[in-house]
Amino acid sequence: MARRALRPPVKEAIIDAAIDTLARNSGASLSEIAARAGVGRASLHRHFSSRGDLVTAITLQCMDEIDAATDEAVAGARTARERLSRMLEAVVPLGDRYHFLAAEAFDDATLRARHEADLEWLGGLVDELREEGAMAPDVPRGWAVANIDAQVWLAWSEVAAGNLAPADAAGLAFRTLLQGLGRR
Amino acid sequence: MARRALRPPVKEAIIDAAIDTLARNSGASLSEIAARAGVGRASLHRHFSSRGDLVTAITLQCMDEIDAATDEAVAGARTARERLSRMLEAVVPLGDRYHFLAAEAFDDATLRARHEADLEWLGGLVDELREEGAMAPDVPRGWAVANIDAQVWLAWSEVAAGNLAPADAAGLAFRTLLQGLGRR
DNA sequence: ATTGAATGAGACATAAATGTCTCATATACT
DNA sequence: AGTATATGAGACATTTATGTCTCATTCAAT
Repeated sequence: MARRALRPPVKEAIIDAAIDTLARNSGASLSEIAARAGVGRASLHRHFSSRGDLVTAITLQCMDEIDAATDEAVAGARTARERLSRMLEAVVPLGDRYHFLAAEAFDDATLRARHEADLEWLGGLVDELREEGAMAPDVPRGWAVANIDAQVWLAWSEVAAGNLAPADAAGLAFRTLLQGLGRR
Repeated sequence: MARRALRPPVKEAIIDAAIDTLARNSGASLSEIAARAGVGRASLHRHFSSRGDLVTAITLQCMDEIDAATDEAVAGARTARERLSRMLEAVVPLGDRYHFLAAEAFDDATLRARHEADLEWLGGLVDELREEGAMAPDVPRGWAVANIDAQVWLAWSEVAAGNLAPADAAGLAFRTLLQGLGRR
């Protein structure tokens, strides 16, 4: 039988608060984060020995959530083109929570490796898009990967800035990726 | 007759050092910047009363240089398409010096206004591209502007990461902007 | 040579964030 | 009820960056 968590799950509350706070100000202090979590600063240090520990933890958490959302969205897709579309639809809306990742340096080796793995997944998608004829073979693979990544962040940024309707963002990114801004 | 500057132009040296240093680490201390400029920390404060002053100054300087490079590159172009291409060729290589701008928040009102003006210039370019038929009219203007901006930074980043030959970067960005990554 | 301005080195005070520690209290488990 | 654990509040020392100040020195102009 599962043990009921009567005590609030402090560690997760801190992680959530850290994600929220750092998304708005990547230089926010631990006091701010603890306050937003409704937790004493000392308790924060009980769960994360240092600021670096906390940042590493929330980065991993974000990567997990993004990967999970991607996996679920992509599950039933039959073409790579459809996988790209669904991935964008799933990930772009997560931007408000994870946009702070764009500013992180990945000083931790584990994080760097994980990020590499995520980029490699995108690389595989690019390979499939090429095989399907949906992507030009003369465009460098790394360039395509970097562009997909960039469109995700850009689409969310424009939504956050109020320049773009949330419902349009992912579709626009998809169209821009495959066809650019030119006339069809 | 112009007065010869026998004394080294300290202020400019500080600005250059600040640009170089902050490009690599946006949180670098004033000590680091002063040291790189070959100048005492006290002298730095003689020219820039606070860190914010310095950041504002170098941001303006960068904007000036980028605008100057753009104006010169675009001068003889006859079509908007050609202006876009030349702008990219001129600005992308400047990334190693000005990439830190991407992380700045433009807390200063003057800087915000200036940035707005630069985006408006891009907006005008987008309008012209539409009139020429080089850009689809159903793509939101703001989205097009944001994409041009993003491609500049992305192209330079890929060059800096060693994933892209400097000579290819601007052309690839141009092609991606107008045609995307798809087959033609 | 003299004068005045700018500089370098460094002391100094201040502020803020961080990490550690203690102690009283609240909560969950037995 | 009794016990062990986790927490909140806050004190504390440490570190780091910042901004100000002084003073001797260097350099340019006269």
